[in-house]
Amino acid sequence: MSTEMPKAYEPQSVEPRWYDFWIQNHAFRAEPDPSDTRPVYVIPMPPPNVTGALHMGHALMTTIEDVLLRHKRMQGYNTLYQPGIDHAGIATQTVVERILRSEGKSRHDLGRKAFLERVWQWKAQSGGRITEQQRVMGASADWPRLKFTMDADMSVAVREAFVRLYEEGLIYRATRLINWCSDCRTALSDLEVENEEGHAGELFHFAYPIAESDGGGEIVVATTRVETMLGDTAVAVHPDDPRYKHLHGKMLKHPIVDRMIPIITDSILVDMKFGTGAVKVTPAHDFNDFATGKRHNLEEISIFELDGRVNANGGKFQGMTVKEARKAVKKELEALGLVRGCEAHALPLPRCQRCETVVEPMISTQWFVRMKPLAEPALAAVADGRTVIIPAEWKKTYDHFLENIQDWCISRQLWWGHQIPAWYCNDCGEVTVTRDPELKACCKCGSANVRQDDDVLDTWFSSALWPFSTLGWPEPTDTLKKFYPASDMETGYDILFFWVARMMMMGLHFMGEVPFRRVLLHGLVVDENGDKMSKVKGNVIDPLDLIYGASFDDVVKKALPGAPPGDAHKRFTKAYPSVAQMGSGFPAFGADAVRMTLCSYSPQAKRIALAPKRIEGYRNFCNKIWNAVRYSMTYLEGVTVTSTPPVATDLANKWILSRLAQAVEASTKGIDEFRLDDASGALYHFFWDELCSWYLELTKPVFNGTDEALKNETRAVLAHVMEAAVRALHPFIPFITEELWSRLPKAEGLAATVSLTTYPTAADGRLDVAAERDMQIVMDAIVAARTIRAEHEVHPGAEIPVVLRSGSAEVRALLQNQIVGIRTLIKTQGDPAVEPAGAERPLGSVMSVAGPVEVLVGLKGLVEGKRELERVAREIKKVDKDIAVTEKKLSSPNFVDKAPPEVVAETRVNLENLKRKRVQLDDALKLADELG
RNA sequence: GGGCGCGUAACUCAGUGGUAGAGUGCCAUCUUCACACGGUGGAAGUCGUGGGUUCAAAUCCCGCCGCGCCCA
Repeated sequence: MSTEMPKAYEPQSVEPRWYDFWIQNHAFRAEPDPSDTRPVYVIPMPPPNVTGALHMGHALMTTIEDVLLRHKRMQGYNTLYQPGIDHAGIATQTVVERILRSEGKSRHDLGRKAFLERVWQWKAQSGGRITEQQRVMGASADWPRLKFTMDADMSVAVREAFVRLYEEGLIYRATRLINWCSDCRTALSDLEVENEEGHAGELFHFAYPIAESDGGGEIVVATTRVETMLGDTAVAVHPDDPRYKHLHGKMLKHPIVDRMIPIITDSILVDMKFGTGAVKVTPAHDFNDFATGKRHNLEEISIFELDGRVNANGGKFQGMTVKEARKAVKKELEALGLVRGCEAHALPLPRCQRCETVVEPMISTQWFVRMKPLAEPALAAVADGRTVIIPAEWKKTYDHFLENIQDWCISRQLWWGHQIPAWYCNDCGEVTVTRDPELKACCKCGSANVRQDDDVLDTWFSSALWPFSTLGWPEPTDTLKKFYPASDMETGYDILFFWVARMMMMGLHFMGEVPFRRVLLHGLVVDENGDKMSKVKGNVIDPLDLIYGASFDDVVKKALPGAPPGDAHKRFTKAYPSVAQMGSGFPAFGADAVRMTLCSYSPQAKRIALAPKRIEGYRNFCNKIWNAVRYSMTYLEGVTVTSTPPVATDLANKWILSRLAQAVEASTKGIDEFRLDDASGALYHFFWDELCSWYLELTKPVFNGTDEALKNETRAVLAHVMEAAVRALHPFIPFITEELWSRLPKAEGLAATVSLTTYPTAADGRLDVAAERDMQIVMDAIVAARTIRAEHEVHPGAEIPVVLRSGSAEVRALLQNQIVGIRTLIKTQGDPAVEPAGAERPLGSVMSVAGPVEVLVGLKGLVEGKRELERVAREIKKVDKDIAVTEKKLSSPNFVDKAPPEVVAETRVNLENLKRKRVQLDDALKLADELG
């Protein structure tokens, strides 16, 4: 490895080098050996979809989880980051079917067996590429443990879970109204249906003729779905509605199909104020109507085929799509003279989460999981704190979901997935549910003439078992014993129901213990305007483009495929106003910069509005670290570093060690509390604003000076602090820190990689309150002098005469002691004189007040007095305002009597300081006058 | 209809009772021997709005306006 460090940090020449190094050093390996006594820390990775490519959501998840893992690993935990891939039933089947279609074939042409072979073949070629991309992000997963939810051992777990739940009566088969996607041709669970709010529909009014035998006449109903009237089996009115009291129990003649239907009264279904107050009831195609039908023993007449077209029950409308049927039925009613009006009406439209097809409620025989008995323990586990949800506000949502949970429809009419382990006997009709992947004989009559249920299980069924199926369950393996339950489950809040709640239920049921101690939920990555990233909006950013760099031409080509480049550009810059300042493309920011950026957002924000400009800021931070080490290295030749901080006598050295202690404590606290923004922010601030801006600047006069003892002490402290800071940053930015750590001097006998060394603690620094206070005085004095320089536009190279005054002998001693640093950082003409307060001020200087120090800067001849008068006047205005506010507060008896004494005392001290400053500012005003 | 949340500097966001913070952007200035992916300094906010509680409210409570999400 070259020891030369380029002037600017180049992530592309550093990052690719380290991943293999970590793998070679087995840095990410979890140890299942029972004799290993280390505490355990486990995060099961939410398995990405096998069809997917890395998007910002994955980048966020991978980053957060990896920071948590690396931190705990460095703290000495036996860590397991369990990686995986999800088989994504519908999505994957759709992808492969699309390929077949391009070959002019359908899955039915191939048959089930050949089709599944084809899916596996596709998976081997192009599935799961995302794990490679997660490595680019730095994910420290134990890759040899990678699980795919369709792996053979996962199937064993799925069958075991299914059979047990069936035997316990928690899985059953029933004919129910379910959500049907006619495009995917499968049943869906409630969660897979997304309601489009406020869809512009219409409320259509038409009349049902009353049977002649019941007196004739008509009753007008209002509906948003006219076509379903073909399946109507009643009309309902509210029992208390005076308009319809005389019609209770009367029969209606269905105007299109040959059927008599009753008028029923139902106070649950009917809202008197809505529409006409009379509601058509279609039990086979509406959930509310279905329930009504059950209450009144109504016939359920299904009018649709599984492909969404009208069936034979629809008479002459048979074969029409929903849309066609709606039009035709309206026309027919028109012809019959039964139309009674139509008004615009916004309604929610249920759509398939996958393909956005409008979902149709259909009567169908499916497998269900009885959820209530499973939900109760899951509720209790969070209620009593066995599992903690962070941020805590999600607990309510979790509770609400589980308290109102419906049975879970788990069968899917797909080929790709875990086939339901239920067999039907063709001879006696018995259902056999078995762990045996190949049932030989019916459990009742022994016939070999059996066939397996065609359907597969909801993908989320296998995902629900993830925290233990990946560890060997149902076998009681060492791995399972060691790594269950997991420590943290970290994922997006959008799958709290889909996944987290179901894992809680299954984990408690099968393992008798919660699947994880904490649930950490992060927000959704959205564009700068807060809009969800989508191909339709053209605002998708590929994390790899941020890492490797990409021209905007290429970026927008991906964001809005197939669109004219101009349009795509326009949309993209609208979504990300900050890219207007970024030239012609993203530079290679590197994975570290992307990670650090993602960590800088508060996890409790529901939306993480990604601003590319912000990534640039963290790329710059990486460059800053790089150069800070580059600078330090020139002074660190031959320095011996030990695990304990060196003894420091010099103020700056004591100060930086104290700041280090605080920074690493803040970092650890932030990570532990899932506040990575606080943690990363504390280190960012420490490294840039304290270590670089002050400490490194203060080392310059030392290293250029002649005090060898001080040089040695400073070298030792610099080496120590740099090394510790790099370690502290490693979980956030693993690549650059590994590179720099490999170059820095460090203690003997450490692991080869920083990822296996210890995370710094407060003991790596040394808390020193006095040093912090003293340093603050020095820094304030320096800033005051610099402000004067800058305000008067004194050339940065010019040396100016400065006098420092203080009424405190202690402060004077401090200033005298730090005079070299002060001289260098202010750039004074010789050493500033340190004098007691009250002496006569030299003619032609200006004064600034910095706490206990008066800073006098000789500017005669360099500036105009007018300018200084303005500056001082501004300060006076500010101080006067503060004094007024403070005095008013203190003059209020309410405040003095009722506020806590320490607050009152503090306010009094504050006022005294302000008044003293005011007097000094008057002096400053006089001095400014002398400048002429 | 029910629930959750948001509205703080030009932008993106922190900040749960004691006279407002960060990053980016902006202004001025400087290529000073780690870094112009930089240094130094500066300007910038009636904390959506109207009430209430409190000695004290961005912060707690209520109403209103605007926005988002989830559930039905």
